[in-house]
Amino acid sequence: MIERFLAGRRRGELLVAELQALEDSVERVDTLPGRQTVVPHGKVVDTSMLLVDGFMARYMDGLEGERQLVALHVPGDFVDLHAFPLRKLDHDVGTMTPCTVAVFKHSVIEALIMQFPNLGKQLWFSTLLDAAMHREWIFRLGRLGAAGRVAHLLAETERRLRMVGMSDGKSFALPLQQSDIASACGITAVHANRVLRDLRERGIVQVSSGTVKVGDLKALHREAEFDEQYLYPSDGTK
Amino acid sequence: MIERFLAGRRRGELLVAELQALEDSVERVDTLPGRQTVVPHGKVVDTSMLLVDGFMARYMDGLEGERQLVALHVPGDFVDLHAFPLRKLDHDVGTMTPCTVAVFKHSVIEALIMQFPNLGKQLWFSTLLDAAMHREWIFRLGRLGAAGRVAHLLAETERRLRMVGMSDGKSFALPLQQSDIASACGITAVHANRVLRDLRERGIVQVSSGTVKVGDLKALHREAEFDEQYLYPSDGTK
DNA sequence: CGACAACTTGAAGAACCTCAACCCTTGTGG
DNA sequence: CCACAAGGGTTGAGGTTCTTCAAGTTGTCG
Repeated sequence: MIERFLAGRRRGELLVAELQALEDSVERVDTLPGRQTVVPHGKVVDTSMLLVDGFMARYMDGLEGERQLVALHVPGDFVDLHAFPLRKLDHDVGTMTPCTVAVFKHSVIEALIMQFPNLGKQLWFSTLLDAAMHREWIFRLGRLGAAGRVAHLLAETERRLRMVGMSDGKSFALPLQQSDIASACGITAVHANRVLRDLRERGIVQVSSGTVKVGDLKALHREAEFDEQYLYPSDGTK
Repeated sequence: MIERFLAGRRRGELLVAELQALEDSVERVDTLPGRQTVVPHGKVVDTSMLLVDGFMARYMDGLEGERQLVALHVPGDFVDLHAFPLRKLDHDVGTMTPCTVAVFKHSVIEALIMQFPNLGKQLWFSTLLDAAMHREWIFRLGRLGAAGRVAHLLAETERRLRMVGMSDGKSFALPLQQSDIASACGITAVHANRVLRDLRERGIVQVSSGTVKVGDLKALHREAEFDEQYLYPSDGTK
């Protein structure tokens, strides 16, 4: 069940024994309904979740309720691992679709790390990868126009799903509404709609009813100023 | 020299022995000229730097050279600690002013962590705090207008400088040009200028020649939708 | 004093938002 | 099987925010 644990997130090797120990440490497996907040910000938590199936997101709301997504999570991601050292979150975590998650108690993770220092390093890696994605989002929001932002979100998501075998580069499932895409890109839902129409008419991507069909991946990357090396460099870090 | 190490970043206690061990592990102390890139993205590095004095920043450049700051660093910050596990950076690190940095070899950090597991956890904490700031920047760029973004940057910086004794809440040194503020806020330098004038005319903050005079901190926080609890919650995590 | 960089201001246009309508699909109850 | 309600998607018109371009002004350092 956790086979693909960190599949898109590993750096260096994870020993069979370590993976097994992790699997044995699962406190319980939960099924969560879609579209609801699972961990509210500020709440002290003593568990963290590995997303096994479904899509989740992390977000912050402004004073008038305008929502900004700060991360999108795909299967294989640890959703709130940083809550382990920090104990409480500065943002909300919620489901976009019905989800299956493996729950780990922080006390058990602590013991695991003592026993397998390398595993602790892998977990740290995972949070650093999240930080790298955060930086890419900052760049996206700060320097790209609406079309570039949407293209970037799609390109990044395609890349990550490909790492866990959920995209073949031609099409993939993305169960987000246009208003979710807008929330991630810092634009309004109306404008997201216009941008998506534009990308469709230009033959770059076709986004509809939870499915993304990629017409021209190169053009998508160009539109997004997306670097192929980002997240998964082919050399050096192994 | 490293007394204020992690002063604004600590969670839990750092033992005297641990702090001493860290101090003893400094490979060398460098003085860097202002306004230059110190670590270019993609370069494999085997050291990390603790900023002792001066201001540094991390940034990414777009295709046409438009720069987006992704983080601003103040004394006490580890500037590129995440390069320790990742080995190379996805962005550039540079100085805003002449700086003094303490340099640590990754191999030495590795040994340190083995000897003092708690120190490893503290270092992990530090990178998680960076990630929390990244998220705040995402929110800032995604959901605030130009005035709110600038106000947020100033509020956040004031908060962080206060933690290391470099601000009294009334005024503080911020050796940034208007174009730097613009780079951090995803706006043009021209617009940054207009926004600063507006904030000045409304008596909120006065930014000039490297100094920020805070006229009305409450109003600044309101403008920025800034949460006082952010970064340094007063309960729970200690 | 002269040169250069940062800062400042104005005017025109592009990008995005707001508001308001309408369409289309899906599910539900009669 | 149809009627209708509800939510998401789509489109238009007009306004606001921010950018771009261009021209000063100020400040600093040789």
